[in-house]
Amino acid sequence: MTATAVDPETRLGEGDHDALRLWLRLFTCSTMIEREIGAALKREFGSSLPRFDLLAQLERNPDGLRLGALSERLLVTGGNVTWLVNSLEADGMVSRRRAPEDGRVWIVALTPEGRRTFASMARAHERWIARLIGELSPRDRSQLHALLGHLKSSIRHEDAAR
Amino acid sequence: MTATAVDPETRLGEGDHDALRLWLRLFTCSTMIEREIGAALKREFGSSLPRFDLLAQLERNPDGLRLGALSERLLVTGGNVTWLVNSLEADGMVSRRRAPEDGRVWIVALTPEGRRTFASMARAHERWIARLIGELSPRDRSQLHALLGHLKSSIRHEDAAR
DNA sequence: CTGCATTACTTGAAACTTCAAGGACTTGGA
DNA sequence: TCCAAGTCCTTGAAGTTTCAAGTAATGCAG
Repeated sequence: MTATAVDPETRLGEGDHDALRLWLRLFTCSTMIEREIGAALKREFGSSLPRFDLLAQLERNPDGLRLGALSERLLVTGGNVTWLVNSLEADGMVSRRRAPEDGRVWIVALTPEGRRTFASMARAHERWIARLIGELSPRDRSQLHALLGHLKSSIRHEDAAR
Repeated sequence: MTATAVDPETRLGEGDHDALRLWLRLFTCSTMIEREIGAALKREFGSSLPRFDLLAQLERNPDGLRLGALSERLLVTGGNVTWLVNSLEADGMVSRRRAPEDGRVWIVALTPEGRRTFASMARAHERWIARLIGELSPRDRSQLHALLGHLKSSIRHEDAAR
């Protein structure tokens, strides 16, 4: 198990630029939470964060999604989505059907069991996160949320400008 | 390649708690940057973010670090560190030596070539990040940095209280 | 000292991910 | 109609990461 006695945000030195320090801190926070949630998801549900994310997408889209749409939203490659969906399908969490209008595409949707399982995971997930973020004041939370919104749109624009 | 036309932060629905939405946004931002930087690092240097992070640790610690310390700081398992170090050693970036005071531990340090390579990667890294974060005002940046500091300490405390 | 619990690292298998190439289907223009 | 190009997904190989079990060295209780 990875101990946490040392602050992992020691990836670069003092003299570095603000932008870099900001990114490092962001990365550290994200990784720390990912590891906690991932471990909890595995411990309590035998699942994982990528699987949870995929189910969450489908929960939001009751009519199902095509694999390509999942790939976009989850920020992973198409091959990975195929693999994840196969695995979730084998577990009875999701089902595939052909799109009537286009013979190339598959539509994936939650099964009733998938919906039940996801609901239970989502409740637990929410508890875990609330605990991890617990010390942040509501004001800090909403500020952070807003600022990350700015950051996201900055990244998005830069992305498109490539 | 993963397209970006759709906002990936569509992982859960409207009714969810603030904490969850905050986490999702954080995760999305972090993943987007990770993918950009990882792709650039691979394209320009044939390297990767985990390798870069490991080198960065060593740059900050000229006397070298034990594998366990790297595992703590990088937030990855010991097995992974062994693997990364083997790979970087094969590339001539780092070198191992036994700790004189304890026959179980290895000390890893940058080679001169590793130091040179890292310096070049760090400069590029900084440019890329500056570009991605470019639209954020200095004020937003420093606020974000501070708030992420709060978040980090919240996670850390909760972690210890486990 | 001796033995046992602990610590540091490694290893092999399995989980997960990307990448590049390939197959099926659709679309649009000749 | 037919073909060429493009889109959607799958596949196989290679890369990366975790996990659990294993090896070697340490240190402490007896």
